[in-house]
Amino acid sequence: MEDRASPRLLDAERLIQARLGDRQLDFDSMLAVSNIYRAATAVRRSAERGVLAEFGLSWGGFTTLWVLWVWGEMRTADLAEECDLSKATLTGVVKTLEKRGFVERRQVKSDRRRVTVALTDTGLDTIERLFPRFNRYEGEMVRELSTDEKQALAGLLRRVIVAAGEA
Amino acid sequence: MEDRASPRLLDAERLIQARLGDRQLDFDSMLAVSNIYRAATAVRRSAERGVLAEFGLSWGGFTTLWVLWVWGEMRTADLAEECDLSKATLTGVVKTLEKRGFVERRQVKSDRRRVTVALTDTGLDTIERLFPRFNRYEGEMVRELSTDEKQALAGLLRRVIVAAGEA
DNA sequence: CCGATTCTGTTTGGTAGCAAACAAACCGGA
DNA sequence: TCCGGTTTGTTTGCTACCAAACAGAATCGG
Repeated sequence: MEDRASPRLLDAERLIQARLGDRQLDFDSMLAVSNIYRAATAVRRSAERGVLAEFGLSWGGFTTLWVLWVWGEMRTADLAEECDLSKATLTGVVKTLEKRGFVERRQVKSDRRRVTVALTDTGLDTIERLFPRFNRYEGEMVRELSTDEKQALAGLLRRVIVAAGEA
Repeated sequence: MEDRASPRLLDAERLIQARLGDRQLDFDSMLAVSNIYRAATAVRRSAERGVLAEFGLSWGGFTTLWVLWVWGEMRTADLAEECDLSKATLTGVVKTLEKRGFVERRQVKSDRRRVTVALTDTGLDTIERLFPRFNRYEGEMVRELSTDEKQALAGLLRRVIVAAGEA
C-alpha cells in the first residue's frame, strides 16, 4: 500500500532524472537524508506547538532543562556539548531560560573564566511536570512503529549520526 | 558491538529512572525521537559546512533552489508548501536568494496579489553544478547503510512524518 | 615574575524560522 | 456599485542558531 507522498515522489524522480540527463542519481540516499530532515522538522514542530507551547519552551530550551535535570549543575562548555549546540547558541538559550526563571548562572570561584548553569526550583518543578508529558508525546509521534521498529530506527540513525559527524 | 554513545546512554537511562521514581518511561520512543533530531542536525551541519558553504547556501536555500529546479517557476504559497516552510520564512529565504542573484520574483498579471519565483540563469547554473555534488554528499552521510537499510530507514521515517504531522 | 599562549564564555553580525498582525487585491452578493 | 469576507504575500517581533572576533583569566616557559 502506497502512502500519499509516493506518487509525487515518483514524479519528482522522473523530473530530476530529466534534469540530470545521463548523470547518475543516488535516489535511495537522497530519500533517506531528506526524510531524516523532514521527520525532525515534523517532530520538532509538533512538540513546540503542543506540549512545549504550554510551558513557553522551545525544543532547545527543553533539551537544556532536561540535560540539567539528568546531569545536574554543569559547566557551560559541557552543557553545550551535551545539548549538541555551539557555545554561542547556548549562551543565548541560557539567557532566555534565565529570563523565564528556569535556570541560574553561577560563577566558579576557583576559575573565574568559568560559569556553571543549574536549575532553579521553578526549573526543577517545571521539568518534573513536563518530562512525563513530553515522553508521552514522543510515544505519540512514533505510535505507528512497533518496539522493534523503534529500536531499528534508532540504530540506523545512530550510524548516520556517526558518519555525518565525521564527514 | 556497542558504539561509543551507548554506555553514556545507559548511564542516562539510569539517571532518568532515578529522577522519575516509579513513573513509567518510554525509552524506545525517546531514543527514536531524539536520534531523529540529532541525525538531522548532524546531516544539516555537515552539508552546510561542506558542499553548501562553497556556494554560500544554507540548507533551506538549497532546498528552495532544488524545488524550483525540479518543478519550475512556482507561486510563493506552493513553494513554501513544497519546501516545508511557513510562508513568512519563505519570504525571507527568497529575499536572501534574490540578493545572491539565484532567483527572481515575478508579478502575476491576472492576480496582482500573487507572486511567482523562478530561477535566474545563475541559479540554474548553480543548482546544476551543485546538485550532483550534494547528492554524492548525501551518499557519504548514509554510507554505513546498505541499500535495503536506506530504504527501510526512509520508510520508517515516512510513517513518523505522517504521525507527527497529525499529532 | 613576566610575557606569550591557551582556555572560556560572551558579543557581533548574519541567516533561518515561526505566529500573528497587516495591507492590498480579489470576489460575491445585494 | 459598493461593502463585507476571503485570499495572498509581507512585515513585525521574537527565538534559535552559527562562525568568527573578542576580552578576561589562567597557565606555562623562561
